[in-house]
Amino acid sequence: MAKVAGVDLSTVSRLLRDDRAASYRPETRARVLAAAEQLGYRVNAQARALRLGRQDSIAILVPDLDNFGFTAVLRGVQEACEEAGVTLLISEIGSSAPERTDRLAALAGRVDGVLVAHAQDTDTALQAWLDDIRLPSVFVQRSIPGASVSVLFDEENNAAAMVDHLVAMGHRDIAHLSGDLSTDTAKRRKVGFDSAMAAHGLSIPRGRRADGGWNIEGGRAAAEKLVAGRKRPTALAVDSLVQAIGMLGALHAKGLSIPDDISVITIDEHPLAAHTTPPLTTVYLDQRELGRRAATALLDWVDGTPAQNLIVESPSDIIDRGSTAPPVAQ
Amino acid sequence: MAKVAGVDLSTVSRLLRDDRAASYRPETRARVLAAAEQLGYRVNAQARALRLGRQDSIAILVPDLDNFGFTAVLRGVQEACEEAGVTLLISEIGSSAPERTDRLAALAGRVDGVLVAHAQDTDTALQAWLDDIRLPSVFVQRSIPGASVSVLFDEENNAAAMVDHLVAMGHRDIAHLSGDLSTDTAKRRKVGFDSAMAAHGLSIPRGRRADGGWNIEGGRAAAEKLVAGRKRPTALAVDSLVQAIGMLGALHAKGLSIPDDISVITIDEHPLAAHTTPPLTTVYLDQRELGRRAATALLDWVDGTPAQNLIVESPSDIIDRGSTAPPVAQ
DNA sequence: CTGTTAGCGCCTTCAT
DNA sequence: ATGAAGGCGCTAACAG
Repeated sequence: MAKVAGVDLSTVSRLLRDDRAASYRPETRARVLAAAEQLGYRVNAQARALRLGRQDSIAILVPDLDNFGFTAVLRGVQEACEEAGVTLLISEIGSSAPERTDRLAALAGRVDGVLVAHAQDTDTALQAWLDDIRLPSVFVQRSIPGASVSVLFDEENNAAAMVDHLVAMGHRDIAHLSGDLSTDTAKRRKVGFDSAMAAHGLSIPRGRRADGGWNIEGGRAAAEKLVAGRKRPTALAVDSLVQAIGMLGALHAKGLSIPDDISVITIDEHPLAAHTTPPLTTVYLDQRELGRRAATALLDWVDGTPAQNLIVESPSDIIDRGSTAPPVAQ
Repeated sequence: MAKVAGVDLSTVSRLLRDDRAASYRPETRARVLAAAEQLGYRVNAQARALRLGRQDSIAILVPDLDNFGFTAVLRGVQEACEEAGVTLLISEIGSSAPERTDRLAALAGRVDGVLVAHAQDTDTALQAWLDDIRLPSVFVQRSIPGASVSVLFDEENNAAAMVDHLVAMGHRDIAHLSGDLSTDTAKRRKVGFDSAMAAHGLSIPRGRRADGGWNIEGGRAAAEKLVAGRKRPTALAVDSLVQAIGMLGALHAKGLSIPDDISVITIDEHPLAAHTTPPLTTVYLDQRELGRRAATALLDWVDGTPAQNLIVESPSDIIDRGSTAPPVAQ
């Protein structure tokens, strides 16, 4: 490359990087540019990273790609990275421990920091690994004990918004189909649900809560449990859209019509919510903004500014698509 | 590291890489291992890549992460990479041209090859870029003119399977809700649909096909169009699950009941198909295997064996979940 | 069995 | 305005 242009390689390096402190003879510039064009030259990212000690890239660990509850966060992260000129690598976190460790190790050398979008409290291996690599890491919409930094929603608020909406419609017997209670997100929503119920003077009898594990099948099984008794709740608050899909399957299979027989509300995580049968009334969540903020926090950290824990304000507005209605006597 | 262990760095390198051709004094091995443990040492992937001229990593370009029609392929790719000890980087391909070019350029330096899981025929920029970087690239379940290598299903077969099933049930007036007809996948399915209809002696009157663009909204709009006329088709064959979601929304909004008023069948792309209302009868697709094969082909190519175009056999079995029934007179 | 050496491609002083 | 030289961390000959 340098040879073709007939200049020193350091000149090429400076020129191509558009080094502001330097200036060049028009002829030199032209020669270098022409040579680069002709050779289809592009800098070697590895060599650059080695020299600079910086990758200009971050990774985000996601639970599994089947799970579409997370895509809006990814969009926000992607945008923030784009704007910062940083490459985003998305990686499934993997379920088995050894598989996970290997994958993480391979990733660690390729990025300047990592966003974690999934973790159970019990996931000590992940925590250990993060401690070990000493790479900046930020947890997104989920956290674990001892987590470095996390960027979260006010999940208590979000759960409370479901309760408030249902109570305003006249419901008093409300069941909670929660997310995986070994995750802090679900725990915080549980607290929010309970407090909101209490604030309305309502109790939560036994059998009115089931853990739906953040996935379709879990949502289905939990819903079946919740409506199995003689006296059904008049409404269901579901922690995530993915689980709500399973819930819908269960209710339809049981011949229940929504919202006539039972009202349902969930948290908004995907455009899909507008296209289920029936479309779902949801609590709006600005996941995209959450993703942006988390990515920005991580990127700042990489640049030297330590990140802070952050709660992203989200309006908790209700998007009413008609899956809730006042209760009818059974 | 080498200093702490009191040995030469080349010894460390060999030993840690578990070089089979070499053997070591027990004491040396112990010292190196201890030092590595103590220091939390891990090899610098960049330096390694620079030295070896190999990244041990490939990328897959996906359309957008909202789209869950593709996750099973990813799973297969991920598995194959895992087995080969290669890191998989997933990246959204990006919609705007400049954004896309930048992202691709950044990616190019970090991988040994790239899998492409989305492309429209009109996407000449992508093609140009692929030609430009001279990196092994394999198209997955989709191809474009001039594509290097592609790993595909027999899509004509898949579309024909939908027709055959519907005709076997007694349908003769079948509409085709196709995928984005600027993609070769949709084109091939269209051919398969038409041939199968012809083979059954059936024609496809005007108004019995609509392009649903591979997304929910497109599926919805296309379905509305297809059932708008005075005389509805008795069955709908839908090219993808994502579109089928939109289709369900449209049919329900129109008050049509499935399969009583109209039968629907689609191609199986996600566990979601079992949980829609009603659950969808589908043509089984082994996307996971497709992903494995594509990844394997790419990895072989990276290792020097040029890849070949490949059609992955898929049984085209029908998974009957009850969304089709014999037609009733309107 | 282990040390020495060269060089992967790049960026950054330091000269000129 | 541009060239010269060192070194980022690693691996692969080649010595010994």
